Amino acid sequence: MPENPHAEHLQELLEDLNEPQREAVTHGEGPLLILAGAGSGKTRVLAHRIAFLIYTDQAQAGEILAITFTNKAASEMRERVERLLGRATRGMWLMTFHAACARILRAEAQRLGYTRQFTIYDQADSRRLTKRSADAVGVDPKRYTPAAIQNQISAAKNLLRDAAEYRQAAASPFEEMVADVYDVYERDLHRMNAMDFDDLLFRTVNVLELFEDVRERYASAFAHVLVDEYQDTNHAQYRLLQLLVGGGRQEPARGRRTSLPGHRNLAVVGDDAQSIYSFRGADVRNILEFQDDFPDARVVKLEQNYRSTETILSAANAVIANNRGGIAKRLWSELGQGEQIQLRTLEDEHAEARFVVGEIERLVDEGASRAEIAVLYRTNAMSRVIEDTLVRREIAYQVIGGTKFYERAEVKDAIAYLSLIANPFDVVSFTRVANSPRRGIGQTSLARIISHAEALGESVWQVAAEPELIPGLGAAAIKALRRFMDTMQELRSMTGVLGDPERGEQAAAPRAAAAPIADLLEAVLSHTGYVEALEAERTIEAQGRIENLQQLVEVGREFDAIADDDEGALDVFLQQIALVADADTRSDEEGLVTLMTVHNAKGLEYPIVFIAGCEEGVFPHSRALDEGALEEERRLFYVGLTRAMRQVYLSSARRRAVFGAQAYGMRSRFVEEIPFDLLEEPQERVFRAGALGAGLARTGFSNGVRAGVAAGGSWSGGSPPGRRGSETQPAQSSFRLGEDVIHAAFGDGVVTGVEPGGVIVVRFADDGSERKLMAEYAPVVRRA
DNA sequence: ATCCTGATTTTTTTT
DNA sequence: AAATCAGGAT
Repeated sequence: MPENPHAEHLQELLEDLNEPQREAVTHGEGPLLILAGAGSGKTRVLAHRIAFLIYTDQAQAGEILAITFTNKAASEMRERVERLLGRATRGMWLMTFHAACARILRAEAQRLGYTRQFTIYDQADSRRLTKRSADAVGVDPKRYTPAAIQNQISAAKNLLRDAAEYRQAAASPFEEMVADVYDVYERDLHRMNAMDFDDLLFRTVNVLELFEDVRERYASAFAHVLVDEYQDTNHAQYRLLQLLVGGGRQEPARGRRTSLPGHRNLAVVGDDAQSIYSFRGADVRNILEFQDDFPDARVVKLEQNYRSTETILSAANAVIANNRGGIAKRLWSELGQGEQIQLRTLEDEHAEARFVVGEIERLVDEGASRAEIAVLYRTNAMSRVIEDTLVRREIAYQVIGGTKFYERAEVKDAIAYLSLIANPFDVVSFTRVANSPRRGIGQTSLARIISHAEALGESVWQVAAEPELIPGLGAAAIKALRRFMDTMQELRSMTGVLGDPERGEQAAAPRAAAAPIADLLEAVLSHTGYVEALEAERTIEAQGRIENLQQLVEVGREFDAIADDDEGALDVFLQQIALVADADTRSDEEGLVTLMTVHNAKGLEYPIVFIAGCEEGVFPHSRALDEGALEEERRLFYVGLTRAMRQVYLSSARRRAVFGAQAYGMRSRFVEEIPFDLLEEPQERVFRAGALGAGLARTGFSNGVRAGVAAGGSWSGGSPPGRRGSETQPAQSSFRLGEDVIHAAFGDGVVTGVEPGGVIVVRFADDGSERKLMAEYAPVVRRA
């Protein structure tokens, strides 16, 4: 393209890319599948491709929709693109699926009977509403937890099944019950002018499917669509993309052709080996079947890894090889062998934490920066012990995930005030806020207000503003409510909204100058007496809460500074912060050690990575020991390993407190799947039967030594009676769920079931088969 | 309406 | 071990 005015830039853009990367970046129109192994530079490829499309005039900034997994990834991508282009990327839709949907819905949701001010309920809000709906339907909360019901509803929404369709497919009493709750839940959500996270996707799909003009508008607006982490998209997201770019698979089940016309300029990047969100509805098939959806797709594989040493990659490759299926790739690197992977088994989680922290101190002494170190774990609860130890040794750290800033009670309260001001139908926020701080509006009064609002079909706000009309409300409650609502009206007037807070009327109502968000927040916190009540507590905890609220005001101030206009600023602010994940608050500048779950680490890289809790029952998690879930756990472990650039530490504890009780777990099978010579473990704790495996440096859990134990035949010694329930039997006779065992013929396996009559179910690692065994007679022993 | 207490549950993973 | 919840006493 010599006549291209950007020729110079173009050449520079393509200069330092490898061949497949360049192929992906310069691909023209039509579908493109980039299979990008860990650390193969996929973010770079995406950023370069965006820049390429613009330099070659294949798209204007405003015609690009680029989807990332987190807001953080989106802003990093934006930065990179801006650096490549040398100018701002205004108008480019570079955000998460949820953020893009919220933006589309703000413009289009009126067609579905919502206002622009619709509230986004996070998972906790949604759970509360699920519980309310379940109560209303008369579900026995002892039998079914709201969480289980919520999961069902969420899964249904991810599959784009509404309540009616769900009911039709219901095949069990449980599902019938969920269908009832789903009905009520949906009705209430809509009444409250609110959406949950899943709705953002679902309702966007609805709008695009129901209104062809809307679909055409967005489909042609986004000339090129790019999606990162495509392996973690769910069906709703799949359908959304299909609606925007056309193409897609046939769904004969629905009896109609669902493949759509469109420009099909869709570039997706992903790695099936890193698919770790199936619990959230993600469907790996989306990436595996991309070529079925688009038979003419260009496929590019990125297999050169620029991140990790060969040792780390060999370990990761070996682990993932235990999964069946998947797209064959073999990561390689030119970074040399590097250090061996360090392996440690400690007494308990405290000893493990001391080891991790002690090693961090040593590394820092040797010149490493704290920011180069990440400690990963399977569940958020595991951060606590490590944090305690870090605090004691005065090492600066940050925790990503866990209790998030926006999930703290005081922050949610403050936001709920704003939500109610923006959306007078928001019952969940009203409930949250009406008696916080205490002002004498209790549960009973609250229930009366809400049911009256439901009976009249009016907003809670409207009904609460006229307390004397609410049947059954006592004089004290009327007075308290009037006081409360006077304050709220006053605050509401600060948003510049005049006229009645009625649905529909709002948008058309004349606006006075709206106060900045930060000012509004400060007014909320002082006029409602919220901060005052906290101050009165005079505790350190309350002081911390006040500080959190001040931080929230700062967030508001930052928003005010960059908000384009104040038209609907409050709505935008609320809908934006509803979608902020904790992963987005990660800081990479300061000298902080980073602690987070492996899930949260996806897409990140650190020179030094610790993976703590490498134990059966922890990682893989005990609730994920069946076949499909186990493979996902393995992929998760793979993700953990491949975060590391030059050094990996794997640690496990023999004993760990879980729910207050001590649990014993064997070392994770994933560790065992790493080839022997890539690992290093100090020799002080050589297995007792070490004589059998002379020269085997590792402890008794290595492949070699394990075989030695089996050959030694330690189960022969008086196999104890395996009858369950017999009090007199020796403790080691009954097998427990999740325990690792060794069978003389089938090798090692894990107990996946304990049945009456001394029968245990064991899944064997060798062939993945599951067998029922008589614990008493079968040649099985617990792996020591 | 609010506070207290004992029972029960929680820990996968998150936009 | 910690947090949440239901039920009952105040």
